Amino acid sequence: MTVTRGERKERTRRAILDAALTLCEDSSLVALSLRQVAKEVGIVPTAFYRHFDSIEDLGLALVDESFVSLRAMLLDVRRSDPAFDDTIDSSIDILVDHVRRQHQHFQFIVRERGAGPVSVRTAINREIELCQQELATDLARLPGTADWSPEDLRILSALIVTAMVATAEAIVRSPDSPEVEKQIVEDARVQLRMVLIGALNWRSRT
Amino acid sequence: MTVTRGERKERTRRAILDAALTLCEDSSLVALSLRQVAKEVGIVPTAFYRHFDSIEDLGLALVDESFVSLRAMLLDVRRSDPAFDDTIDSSIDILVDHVRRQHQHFQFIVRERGAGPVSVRTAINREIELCQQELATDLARLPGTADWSPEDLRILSALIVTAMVATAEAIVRSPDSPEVEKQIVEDARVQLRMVLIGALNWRSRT
DNA sequence: CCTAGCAGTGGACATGTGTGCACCGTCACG
DNA sequence: CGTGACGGTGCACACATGTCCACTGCTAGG
Repeated sequence: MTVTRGERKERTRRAILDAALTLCEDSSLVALSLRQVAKEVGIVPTAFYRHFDSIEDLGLALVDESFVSLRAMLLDVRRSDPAFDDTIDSSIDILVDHVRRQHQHFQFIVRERGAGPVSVRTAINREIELCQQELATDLARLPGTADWSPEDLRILSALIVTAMVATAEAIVRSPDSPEVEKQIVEDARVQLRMVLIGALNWRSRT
Repeated sequence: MTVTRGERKERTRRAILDAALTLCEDSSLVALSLRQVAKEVGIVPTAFYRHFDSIEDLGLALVDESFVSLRAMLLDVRRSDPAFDDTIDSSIDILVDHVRRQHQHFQFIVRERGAGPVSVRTAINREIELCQQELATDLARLPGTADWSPEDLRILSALIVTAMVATAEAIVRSPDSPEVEKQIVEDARVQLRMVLIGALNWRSRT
C-alpha cells in the first residue's frame, strides 16, 4: 500500500496530459483523437472518460495548468523589481528561461490560441487579457507614469504583452540553437527599450 | 460553348478554395477532411485530386492567394505616403478595411500560422518576414532614420509588423460590432504613435 | 467528324474514430 | 471482513476518412 488509490488516478491523469502535450507538438488539439492519446498513454480508449469528458475538456485543463506556471513566472518577474534599466534585461531573461523549461506548455498555448476549440481559445485569450491588466497596474507604480490615463496604461501594456508573446512564439518556433535564440532575445531587449523610450516621452509631447 | 473547358475547371477550383476557407472559419486545416470539402463543393471526393494533391497542397494555394491580396494592400499603404502624422492613421485605416474585406483570408493566415501543416506554417512565416524586410527599407527612407543601423531598422519593423498582426488578429477574433472595432483601431493608432515616438528618440539617447 | 484527354462519377476497401455496454479486480471504508 | 465504488478492460457498433479503380460523357484539336 505504498501508493494510494487517488495517487494512481492522478498519475494516469498526468500521463494523459503529458501525452496530449507531446502529441500536440506537431499538430493541434482539434486534430487530436481520443484514441491517439489513449494509445500513447497505454490505456484503452474508454478509460479516457474516467478523467476527462472530451478532448476539449482536456484542453481546458492544459490551459489552466499552463497559466498556473506562467503566473508563477510573472511573480518572479515582479520580484526582480525596481532598478530601472536592468529590469528589462532580467525580465526577458526570466521569460526566456521559462519558455525553454515549459516548452510544451508555451507551444500548446501559442498554437491553440488561434486554432483550437472555441472554449479553449476564449479561455486562453481571457487569461492573456488578465496578464495585460496586471501589467497595467504594475506600470502605474513605475516612476514617470503618474499623469497617465488608465486608457493609455492599458494600451501600453497591451503592446508590451503582444511583443512578449511574439518573442515567446519566435523562441518556440525556432530550432533551439543557442545563437538563434540569443538573437531573438537581443531583438526583444531592443524592442522593449524602444517601447519604453516612447512611453517616457509620451505625455510630454502630446 | 459560352464557357471554355479551362474556365469550368478554374470555377470548381475556386469553389474548392472558397469551401476550404469557409470550413476553416471555425476549425483548422489540420482538422479539415478532403471529404468535407468535397461535400461542401458538391463534387465526389476523388474529384478533389484533379485540382490538388492533398489538403496541405490546398493550404499552400490559400497562402499564396492570401498574400497576393495582402501585398496589393501594402502597395496602397505605400502610395499614401509621406505626410508624416497622417500616415499612421491612413495606414491603419487601409489595413482595417482590408481585414474586413478579406476576412476569411486573414482568419486563415492567423490560424494556420501557429497550427496548420508544417509547410503551410513555414510558408506563412516566410511571407511575413518578407513584409518586415520591405517595411524596413521603407522606414529607411523616412526622415530621421538616416543614422540608424540596419539591425535597428530590422528590429523596429519587426515590432511594427508584430503590432499590426496582433491588431488584425483582434479584429478577426472580435464580433464585428462597429464600436468594438473602433476601439481596436484606436488602440492600434496609439500603439503605433508610442512606437514611433520611441523610434524618434532612439539614437539620440543611446 | 472523331478521337484522345480530362473533369467528374460511383463503388469499394482498409483503417480510424467516438461512444455504449457488460465486465473485472482491487483498494478503501463502514 | 465484507462490500461497494471505481479505474481499467474488451467488444461492439455506426460512422468518417483517404485512396484505388473502372467508368462516363463532353469538348477541344487534328
